[in-house]
Amino acid sequence: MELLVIAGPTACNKSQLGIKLAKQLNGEIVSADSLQVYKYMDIGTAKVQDTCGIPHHLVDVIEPNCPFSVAKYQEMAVTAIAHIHNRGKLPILVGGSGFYINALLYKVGFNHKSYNLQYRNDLYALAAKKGTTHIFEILQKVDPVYAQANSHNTARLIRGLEYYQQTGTTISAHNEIQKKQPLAYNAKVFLIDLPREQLYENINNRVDTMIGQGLVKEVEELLNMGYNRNLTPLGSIGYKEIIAYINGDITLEQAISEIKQNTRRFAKRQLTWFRNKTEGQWVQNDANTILEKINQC
RNA sequence: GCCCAAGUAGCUCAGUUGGUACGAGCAGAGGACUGAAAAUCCUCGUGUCGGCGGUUCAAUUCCGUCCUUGGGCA
Repeated sequence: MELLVIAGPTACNKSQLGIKLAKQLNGEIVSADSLQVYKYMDIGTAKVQDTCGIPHHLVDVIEPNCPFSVAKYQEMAVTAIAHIHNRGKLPILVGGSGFYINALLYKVGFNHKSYNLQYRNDLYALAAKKGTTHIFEILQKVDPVYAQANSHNTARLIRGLEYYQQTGTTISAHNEIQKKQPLAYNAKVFLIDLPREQLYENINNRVDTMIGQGLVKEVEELLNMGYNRNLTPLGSIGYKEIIAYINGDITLEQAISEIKQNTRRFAKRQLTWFRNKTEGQWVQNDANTILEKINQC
């Protein structure tokens, strides 16, 4: 086994499990979390406070205003894993960002030519002016498959156009190929499952804890540093609602209940992803069960 | 105790001038996703129309009664 993967929805206590396993297996943690990569965003992203001496990689690696992407994550994670191997230790990938996990596990190919932030932003401006339908019609002419599948999804339509403009080929064709990639590592993948009711209770409690730990203050500090709501990370769950509260748009109570609800919905989307896109064994959050299953194979 | 109003989908409520609800919003569920993913987008609503009687060919809709809830008078 070259890689152990612990994936699951938010608030299923993956982080603690990862640390336990790392201690048992002489491992180091590689985070698979699209927001814990950002500095200064600690409470709202539920970073582990006490790492118990276990190295954690890909946490706190970039500034909140730095553009990030799956492709960058993939590169950094591949490197981190190689370094851990060199140290003779086991990399343990822990996180809930399904897209990131799959990009790494299946070594999804990202065509670097296909990326053009400037062009993308131009298209967003165009969409704002002429509407999503307009973008749809343009893409329909070059990549009808992708256009149809995402007819109301502005972000995807734009990405489809960006891809075509940059490479001269369609993103739908590219995706077909990338979907069929084999596992890139000799990995054991465990997906954490827990009853929906329990999951939702964990989420609700965790949000209350975050507030108690000073989430509002954390957001205020980010704003004071000059970061704003338009940055991707500050538009994420927990941050956007608190910003709305700070701006006086909603009460703190409303913000809290919206964070809870948005997090519950997010967890549901994560489960959908893992269920349908990530191959692995579903297990309860229990280190011993996982250790047994590892030894069985 | 009396008077008034309300009891319809998990919640808040539409609606049927009597012919077995085009129900809506919210909540919730399922799905998509391949360089912004904690983002972005798609799909999904039959429920003893409070209980029991009566009138009627037919009642959730009319009448009676009972129960529950809210408000008012004593």
